[in-house]
Parts: sequence; structure tokens; C-alpha cells
Amino acid sequence: MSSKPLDNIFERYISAPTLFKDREVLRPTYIPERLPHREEQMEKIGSILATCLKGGTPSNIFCYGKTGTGKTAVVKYVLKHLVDKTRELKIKEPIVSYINCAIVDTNYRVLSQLCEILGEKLPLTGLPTDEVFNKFVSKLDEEERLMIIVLDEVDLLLKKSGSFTLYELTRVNTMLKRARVSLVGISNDLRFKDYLDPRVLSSLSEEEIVFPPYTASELKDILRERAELGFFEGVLEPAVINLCAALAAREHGDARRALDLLRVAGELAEREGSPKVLERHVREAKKRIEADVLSDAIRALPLQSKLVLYAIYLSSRETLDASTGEIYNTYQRLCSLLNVDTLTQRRVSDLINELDMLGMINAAVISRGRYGRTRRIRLAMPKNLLRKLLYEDYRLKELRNFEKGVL
DNA sequence: CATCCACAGGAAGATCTGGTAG
DNA sequence: CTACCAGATCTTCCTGTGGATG
Repeated sequence: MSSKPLDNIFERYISAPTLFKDREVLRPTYIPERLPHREEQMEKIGSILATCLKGGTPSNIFCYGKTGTGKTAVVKYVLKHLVDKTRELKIKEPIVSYINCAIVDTNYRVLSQLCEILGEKLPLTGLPTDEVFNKFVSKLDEEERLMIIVLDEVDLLLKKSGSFTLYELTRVNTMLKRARVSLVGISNDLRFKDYLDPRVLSSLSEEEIVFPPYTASELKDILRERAELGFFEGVLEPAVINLCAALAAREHGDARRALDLLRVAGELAEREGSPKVLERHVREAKKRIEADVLSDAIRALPLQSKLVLYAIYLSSRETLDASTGEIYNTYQRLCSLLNVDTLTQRRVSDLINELDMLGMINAAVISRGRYGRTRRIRLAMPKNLLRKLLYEDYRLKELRNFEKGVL
């Protein structure tokens, strides 16, 4: 055995027992061969889309349910098998386009994405949206074909960019001579229907499919199946699956979260050299996942938001909660210290709202009677972690020197 | 029980960036 | 170069309001 510096670590890594048979099957993007407790939804979507096997145009479908209830998995699963079937029967395949509106979240970008799938490259910006739409229609109509457009998290598109694309897409079939379009909308937000223009709604939800949250015991079934594929036999302590299921069930039956917990727990156990995944690994995984999500979000914050957060951090050392006005005053001082432009209170108020939605702070509207209406702002994360993350930004490093004297 | 504080949060539009088209 | 487009970000101006207090 040589004594090169990292040898110890490498050797230990190699000799440590491997717990994973196949890590990939535990990732949320993996689509398994079976989707337990979603048979009903699968059948329904399958029978609607099957119309295209006989040359028909399937009705538009609208799926809704909370995150991690299997909507995306079921839709992708059915589409994959549908395409396989058309190949088997040697009929013309539908063009399947999957668009995640959390990423592609403007009317323009959705349409240009659709054009790209048809082989028409478009610039990122610069063209009028309706022109892009016309381009899409004429390109699609060049041949007789069916395009199945899946709009995942479509509620985000609507909230951000309005209903232009949605509206146009629901009536695109009237403009097409040869080609046909079927829409599959997926929404996490159950109130989505309230925001939507009734004309679009009735067209989009010709068929409606509900995905209820998984119960703890359903989650257990899912985890058991995946664990069998993903881990070697006997490496999971019996209580591990139950705990993952229970923790995820508490968060509105989110299967994605349950799988993440299981995978990260496995990774932690493996790194530690433990031959088994234990309950404490799951608890540790829960903390890790939560901290990671938060940390990444904070690192990605623009400077102004970081300054607002810093102001909240400072006030949290003095008192439990602060008002918008107090935070704004502190924020202004920080800006002048760093020689940064100061935003208006209106804007800062919006930034505070965003920080609240990201879960870094709690900001509830309260009334203090005679003393006005404001937000009660509290830090919702460990001060030390926040401090560390904020100082990662070199632009804030200077504030270190002022930290004690500022307030 | 009317008043009035300290904001919330909607609406509209200005400014800037990064693009096309001619 | 000009004219135009979309989107992000921010400002200006505004109306609305829960409830302690006088």
C-alpha cells in the first residue's frame, strides 16, 4: 500500500460496501415499468389517446393534482407506450412535444420551442409573438400529422404570461388543414381553473383527470418497488421505507420527495461506510435536502434581495420580528454603505414577498391598529447558515466589518 | 364607534437589455 | 443607422384596510 495523500480515501471508497444496485431508478425523472396506484388514470389517458391509432384526433386532456402525485410520470409513460404501439402497427407516429412551463415560461418561448421541435430554429427574442404562432401553424400544416403537446405545470405559464398561447392552441385545429393538435395540460395548482378563461378551460379540459395525493401506504408500495430495483437486498433497515413514506405523506403525499429521501439516505449511508441504511440516515437526509434547496436559492438571489435578507438577518439579532418599514430603513443604510442604488419601498415590499415564498423568511400581514398595517417579518432559517451563505457573495464581505456597529 | 396609522398591493408605464429586420 | 419586439426590473401613483386608540 503506497502512502500517496488521497490513497486512504480512495481505498476506503473502493472497499466500502456498495448499497446501490442502480441509483438511477431512485431519481424522480426515472419512469418505471409499473406505476402503482395510478392504474385508473393511466387507463383513462390511454383510452383517450388511443383514438390516434385509428387516425382520429384525441380530445384535449387536463390533469391536475399536487406535486409528486405522478402526473408527469403517468403522461410520459402513456405517451411512450403509445409511440411504441404506433411503431409496432407501422402507423405514422404522432409528434410528441413535452414542454415544462416552469422552465419555458413565456408565450413566446413556448411557441418557439414548438417550432424548434418541428425543425424551425427561431431567435430567443425579437419577433412578434403572433408571428411565431403563425410560423408554427404553417410549418405544422405542411404534412398530415398529429402533434401531441404536453404542457407541464401550465399554471405557471398562465400566471406569468397570460393565456395567449393557451387560447391560440386550443383553437389551432380550426386553422389547420392537414395536421391536428391534441393538448395535454398538467397543473399543480388546483385553483388553476379559476384563473382560466372559460373558453380555454372548456376546450382544454374536454377530459379531466384528477391525481389525488398518495397515502402513506401507497407511498410505501412505490418505495418498495423502487428500492428493490435500486438497492441490494437487505441493505435497507425495515423501518426506513416506512419513515420515508411517513415523512413524505406529511408533505401532501409527494412521491418525488419520498424517493429523494430514500436516495439521499442511501448516499449518506454509503459515504459513511455503513453496511445498512438506517432511520437516522433518513432524518439526516431530510435535513440535507431542505438545507440544499434553501442554500441554492439564496446563492442565486440577486444583490438587492440579498441586501434585504441581510437587513432581516441584522434585525433578527435584535428582535424576534420586524416590520416592513424597519427593514427598509436598515436596507437603505446597507445600500449607502456599499454604494449601491436604493430601491423604492414598493419594490422592496415585493422582494420581501419573494423571500417569503422561497421559505427563507415568514412574512405575514398583520394590523397593529392605530399603528398601521404592515408585515410581521421573521427569519425562517438558522442564522448561522444564512450568515455563511450571504458572506459567500464577495460584494457583501465588506459588511462584515460593519455587522456589529450598524444597528 | 369613527378615526387614522403604516403600510399592502393593484395598475400603468418607464428603462434597459438583447434580439430581428430593413 | 432606425424601428420594432419581448421580458425583466423597477418606479410612480394610487386605493384599500384591520383594529387600537381617543
